[in-house]
Parts: sequence; structure tokens; C-alpha cells
Amino acid sequence: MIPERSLEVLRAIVHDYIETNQPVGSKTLVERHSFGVSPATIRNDMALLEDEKLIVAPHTSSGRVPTDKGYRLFVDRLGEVKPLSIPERSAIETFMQGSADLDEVLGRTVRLLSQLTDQVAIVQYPSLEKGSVKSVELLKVGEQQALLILVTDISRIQQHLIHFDKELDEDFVANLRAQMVGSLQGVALSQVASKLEDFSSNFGADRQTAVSLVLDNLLEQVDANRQDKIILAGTANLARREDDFKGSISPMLEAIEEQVVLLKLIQEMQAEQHGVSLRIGVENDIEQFSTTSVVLSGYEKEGAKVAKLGVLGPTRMNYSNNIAAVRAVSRYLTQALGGF
Amino acid sequence: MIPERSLEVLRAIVHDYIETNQPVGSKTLVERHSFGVSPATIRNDMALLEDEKLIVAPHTSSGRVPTDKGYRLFVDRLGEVKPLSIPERSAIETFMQGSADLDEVLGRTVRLLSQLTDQVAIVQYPSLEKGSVKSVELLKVGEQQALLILVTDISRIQQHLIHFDKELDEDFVANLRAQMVGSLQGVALSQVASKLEDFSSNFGADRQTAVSLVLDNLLEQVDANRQDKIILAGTANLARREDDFKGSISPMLEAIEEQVVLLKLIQEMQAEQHGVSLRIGVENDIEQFSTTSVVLSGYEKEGAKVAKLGVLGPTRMNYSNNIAAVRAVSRYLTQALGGF
DNA sequence: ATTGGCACTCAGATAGAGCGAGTGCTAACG
DNA sequence: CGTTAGCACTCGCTCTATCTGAGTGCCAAT
Repeated sequence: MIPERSLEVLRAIVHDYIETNQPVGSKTLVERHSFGVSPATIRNDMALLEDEKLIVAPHTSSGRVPTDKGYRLFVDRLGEVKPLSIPERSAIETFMQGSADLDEVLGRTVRLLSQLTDQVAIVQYPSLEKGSVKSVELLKVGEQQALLILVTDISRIQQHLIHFDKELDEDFVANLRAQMVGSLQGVALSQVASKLEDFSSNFGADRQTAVSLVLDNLLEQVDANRQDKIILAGTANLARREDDFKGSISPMLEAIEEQVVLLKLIQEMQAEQHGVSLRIGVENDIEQFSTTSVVLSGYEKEGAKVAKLGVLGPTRMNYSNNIAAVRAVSRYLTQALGGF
Repeated sequence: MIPERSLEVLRAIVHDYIETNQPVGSKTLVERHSFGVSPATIRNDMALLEDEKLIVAPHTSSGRVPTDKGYRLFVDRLGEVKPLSIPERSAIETFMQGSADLDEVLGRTVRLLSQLTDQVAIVQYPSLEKGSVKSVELLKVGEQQALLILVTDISRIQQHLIHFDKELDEDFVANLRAQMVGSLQGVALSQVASKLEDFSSNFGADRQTAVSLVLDNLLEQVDANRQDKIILAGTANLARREDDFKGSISPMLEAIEEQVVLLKLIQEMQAEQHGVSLRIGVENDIEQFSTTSVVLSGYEKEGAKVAKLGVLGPTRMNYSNNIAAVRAVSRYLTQALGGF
């Protein structure tokens, strides 16, 4: 077991290193923090921590730097999550005010989170895996065009324009719409496909092409809903802290722009303690993110987890602050969504 | 006037510098290109070009590098726009295939452009300043909620969820919808506000709150349409060429993420020769972009320019290629939009 | 267990030397 | 007069050597 004071030393090292970006040595450590002991004693503790692979010396004779494992121990056992400051709280309040639809709320949220943490912020759109159809509409908007709209129970709206090869007549469109509403309203998204199985038998042979075109589009939208969507903010923060990443940041920017990798990462991470889940450095077994940490939390809608949000940044990040921010924003978002 | 051969020398310098990223000297120049003269002669030409501020020597005794002015002369008078390669053409073809609605087409376009040029690609959404209302819809999607949808003549779709404080009844919604369609179908966006001036007098006093709520939302959407929107791709390309920018790239990333600066820039630039407009380095009088060049072109819908698209990258970019790509993509997009 | 003392290590800063690509100038050449 | 060869000169790089100092590990004393 690691003695109490050694852990204090680790905490101090993490704290100072995050603040200064310099390897921290025994002497400066006793100066900055009031341990009641001499540098030599601290050195013994540091040797112990190094044996445990919690810290490492970049070169033979320089101060120590926390390892990923060191950060992990820090956040798990040492990092008291400090509450947000008053100005931060009021920033959240004002940011969240007067938002109307989902796009706007999430857009604000992601920018807010990025501002509070100075990191890249990620907000995942509510997964509709478990959602249901609130409303489906088909509108004729041109001679040969119709707009298919799908509204789900968390007010996520999708629309898609469909082009037909023949002119549409109003009656047919109205009829088709009515049939769809009848079959689908309130139906779970996962059930839509089966509900529609012999839907097209309600229509005459001359309508089959048009009907199946619409149905294909509808199923595509339902499917697109299962593929989760994310929005980002603050990618410029990556560049500002470029030195904290070993090599170039361009692979990371690519991965972020790609979104697929991010989605996979988010998918994998499960909420742990305090509702916040954390991956530090190589714990992300994705190569591009081996020098980054991810702080993630879920947010809720009507008591059920619907999606996640969090931040991504260099392993040398202010965990206490970022964890607090992610938790707070997640709570505020949950609250804001309650109004829908 | 600058003699013919000196211009050839400038062309060669720009070409080699873009390729190698090294200041180019007189000796390597005669080796790589078959001028029929000796290095000493080239040196005289270079001295001339330097007097004209078309090239500059980073240090007393190193090769020369083109100035912004040099690049400008190059693109205006020397850079023959080479046609795209066969693989590039077919890449465009496949990329553009099977796209349905506007979001999808523009999304593909911006990624394509970024791929072809290895730069940050920008596509502006069609400005609706001159657009007109194709269709307007109001759908009840919940007890106290309705979805307001605005479709314009270039198939740009917007929707917004409206919350009412009282329960809605079907008849009222249907009536309101019918009135709106009657008043607005085919009306130019700029005329919408005046058309609606005493619209609410068609309804009873008990409906006024609800009606004005809907109208406010509608006007807001029309207004949002005037604010242009842009989408981006390939921001990671900035990081990959970081060395080409003097300082850090983070201010640039911020400006790009902000979008406001970009919009202003796009607004200012007017199509010049070949339908392509160009800003090189300090010609952008925006500080953050003083080391970047922007290649921009318009694209059309039914013979009228509707918006712009282009790329942004370091001044040391392959202008011939990028101009060709922007032009080609703009043409293909115009063509693709013809189908709407 | 803690501490002072001490020899040791090594990254980073500073300085000087040599290299070489590239220049500008001048005088000669066709 | 445009072109060219020759040449002295500049100066950014690279390499090497030296120095400095922060920091370490170890050991004997407390």
C-alpha cells in the first residue's frame, strides 16, 4: 500500500504540473506546498511513486511528470471535484436561457461546455434507439416533390425531400399520409420496419413505385436515427495546446472531423462513479487519442439516459475543473430538456 | 515593363517553391528548368523581380521566395489553369451521384472540394435574399406543440418547433395553415413581412396570442434565411501545413469556427475573371488570414448566382490546381442543382 | 523515519568553427 | 548590349565543445 504522504506528493505533483507544464522536482515541491519535511524525504516518496509507475522522469535528472496511471489514481482517489464558481454558474444559467428547440439547446450546450473547460466539447444527439414516432407527415411541395417529416418523442425532427418521376396528385398524397399516420403514430422506432411490412398492399399497382419510394425514405430516416450524431465546439483549443500532444495534431483533427472514431469512443465508454466516465491517455485504445483524455457524462430526458456529452483534451488537463463542468452542464441540460 | 524571360523566371520560382517549400536559388533554377542561359543571367532577372517586390530573399544569402504580389502576378498572368485529371473528374462524378436534398448535396460538395485541394473547403448555403416561399406548413405534433415548416424555391427547408401555452385544436391549426398558404405561397421572402401585416385580423381575439406566436416564428425563420450559412470540411489540412503559417494556427481555427469572419470575407469577395475570385495573403485585410489565400467561385441555380464556394489555405498553395478544382466543382454543383 | 551532505547526471544554453548555397559585382566576351 | 565566368562576401546551418544548474540517488548521521 502506498503511504498517505506519498499520495499527497502525487497530488501536489499533478497539481503543479498541470499548472506549470514543467516537470516538478523535490525542492520546488516543498517550497510550494507546506509538507513538514525536507526535499530529501520527498525524494524518497517520489522514488516510491516512480516504482509504482505513477510518475516518471523525462530525463535522468529532471523533475517528475505524472503518467497516465498517475492521473488515473489522482482522479479516482485524490481529486476532489470542486464546485463551480459563482460566475461560472451564472454563465451556465444565462447560456441556457430562452432556448426553444433541440438543435438550439444542444448548440448552446456544446459552446458553453467548450468555454467552461477550454477544451474540445462534444455533445451527442439523443439516441432514438428507444424513441417512438410522435408524428409523421407527407407534404406536397412541388409538382413532383414531397417532403417527408419525422418527429420523434424527444422533439428531434428530420425531414427529407423526395423526388417523384410522375406528377403527384393531392388525393394520393393525403391518403398515403393518413395511412402512414394511422400505422405509425406512437410506434417505437424499432418497430417501424415490421409495421410497414405489407403496407403497400393498401394501394393500387400504379402507385407501388411512389409508395415504396416514400417508405424507403422513411425507413432510411429511422435508420439514420440509430446512427448517432454528435456536435462539436472549440477545436481551436486543441491547436492552442499543441505542445501537450507528442506529435502533430492533424491526425487528431482528422479523427475528430471524421466523427466515426469519436462515436465509437463515446459508445464504448460507460458512466462510472459520480455519473462521470473518464479515459486517460492510452486507456483510449485508439491510437490518435493516446495523448488525450476524455471526460464524459450522460444526460437524461424523463429519467432515462438519452445521450452523452463531455470534453476531450490533452492528458495534462485540469481534471477537477473539467469533471465539475461536465457534471454541471449535464445536469443543467437534463433540466432544460425536462421542459419538452 | 518586365521582360518576358524574367516572368518565366517568376513562374519557375513560384512553381518550385510551391513544390519544395525551399527558397529557390539561381543555380537550382537553371538545373530544373531549361532556360538557355547561365545562373548569372538568372540572377540579374531575379534582382529585377526583387526590385519589383515580386520576390524576396528571407536572408541575405539564400534563394528567393514569392511575395503576395508575386503570387498575384503569377495567378493573373502566368498560371495557366490546368484541366483536372481523369481520376479527379471521375471522383467528382461519383461523389455527386445519387444525392437527394440540398443538405446532402452541399455536404458532399464540401468534402469533395476539400479532398481535391487538400485545403479547407467552404460552401455557402444559397442565400434566400431573393428566394421565394415554395411552401409553408403548420403541423400539430403534440397537445401543445406545432411544427412550422418553410420550404423555399431552392429546396432549402427549415423547421421550428413551437410550444403553445394552451392546447391546440385541429380546426384552428388547419385554418391558420390554410390562411398562411394562401397569403404566402410564391411570395418573395423579402415581401413576407409586409404581406403579413394585418394577417392576424382574420382571427378572433382569443386566437391572437397563438397566431402572433406562429407569425413571429415564421418571420424569424425568414430572417434566419438572410443570414447566410456556411459549411466547412478539411480543417485538419490547416494543421498539416502549419509551418506555412507564420505563427500559431489557433487564431485561424478560431476565426473559422466563429464563421462570422468567414462570412464577411465571402461577402466582400466578388467574382472576377473566369468566374473565380482570389485573395492572396494580406489582400485579405483580416489579420488572422494575412498568411492565407482564398479561392472562391459562385455557383448558380436557374441561371442566377445563389451562393459561393471555395477553398482556404496557406499562400503557398497550388493555385493552378485549386482554381481548376473550385471552378470544376462549382460547375458540377450548378449542374446538380439544375435537377431541383 | 528523516535529514544533510555529496558526487553524479544530463538537458539546455552559449560560443566558436567550418560548410556551403547563394548573392552582387566586375570585367570579359560575342 | 545582353550574357557569362570569376570571385569575394554574406550568413543561415550544423557540429562540437564547454559550462551551468536543477535535480537525483545514495549514505551516514540524527
